[in-house]
Amino acid sequence: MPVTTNDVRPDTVQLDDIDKKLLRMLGENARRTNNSMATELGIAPSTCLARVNSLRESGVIRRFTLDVDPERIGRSLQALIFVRIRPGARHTMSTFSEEIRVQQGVTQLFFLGGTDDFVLHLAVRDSNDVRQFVLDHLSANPAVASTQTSLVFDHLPGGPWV
Amino acid sequence: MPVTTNDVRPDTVQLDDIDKKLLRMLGENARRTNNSMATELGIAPSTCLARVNSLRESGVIRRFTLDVDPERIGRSLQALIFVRIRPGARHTMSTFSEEIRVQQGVTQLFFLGGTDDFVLHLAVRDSNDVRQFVLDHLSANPAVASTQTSLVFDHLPGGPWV
DNA sequence: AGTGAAACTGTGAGGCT
DNA sequence: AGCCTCACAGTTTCACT
Repeated sequence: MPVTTNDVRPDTVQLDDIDKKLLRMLGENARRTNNSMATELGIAPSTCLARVNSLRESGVIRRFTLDVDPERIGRSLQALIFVRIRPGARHTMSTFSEEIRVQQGVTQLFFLGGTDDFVLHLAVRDSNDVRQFVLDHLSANPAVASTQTSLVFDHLPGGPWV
Repeated sequence: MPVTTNDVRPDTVQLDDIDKKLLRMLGENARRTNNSMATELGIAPSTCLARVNSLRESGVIRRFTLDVDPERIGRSLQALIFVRIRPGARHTMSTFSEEIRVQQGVTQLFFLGGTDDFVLHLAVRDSNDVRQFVLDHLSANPAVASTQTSLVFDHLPGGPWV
């Protein structure tokens, strides 16, 4: 009898209670010192360090990054832009989206199933910037069938991952 | 003649070239050492530290946080859920959304202008979890007029902020 | 605002249980 | 897997410019 594929994906990491607490602590403050976390968890600093390194190496932690307030840097306007690609141009999507992704003001990109092909989260100065962005990077591209822009009044992070 | 409101919002911080480079460096790796950044920028470590502290105090940097790979912790399925609130229940939106925001699997929440009132980004294990989430937290709530779920095939970060 | 020096704190490797 | 020790690296304060 052949070995069957397991229920759990092979690259899924099992997290114990300590791992989860570490992820929560570092999610709140990625610069928390190893010592303070070890103390709070009641484990040795070296153990704590090994845990964090292991979370990095296993790819659970992709990177340590920043949460920047767009308003404070003059990007007071956020928008979600829903984009449909022409059916005949689907094969260009990954090239196209990569160009879009790195444009000034693009904070994230979702590839979607359903009627829209992707959603773009934009943080810019004002509505002129949105218009300009759509004109320059979307409408101008023959692969784009249509776009629909919704203003974002507020953008909040979710709860902890674990 | 009365002083008129300035073009630039009062809480907007002007960033010089050093600040922008720091934001880019820390965005890539929020744990970069102060020393290495100072060296790369050609400034003294103490100066560098003062800059980063000032970016924190001014609110440009909200927090140092983590980029967690949802797949590695068994959340292989992502979805965007578009929610409409009944016109008569708009006043309950902020209470309601705060309850939603902290639920397991909710990674972010957008408040929207236009036909949909908000969008929820969910990272869960499978489609059952999505169905359960919608049932438990959305459909069950009388304030919700309708929901529409789109699967997310891929989710990519944008380019640097500055 | 930026600097240099010095005191302090935290990190991470090695060997051990 | 977890823990202890310790040399080293990094941080942070402060007086000065």
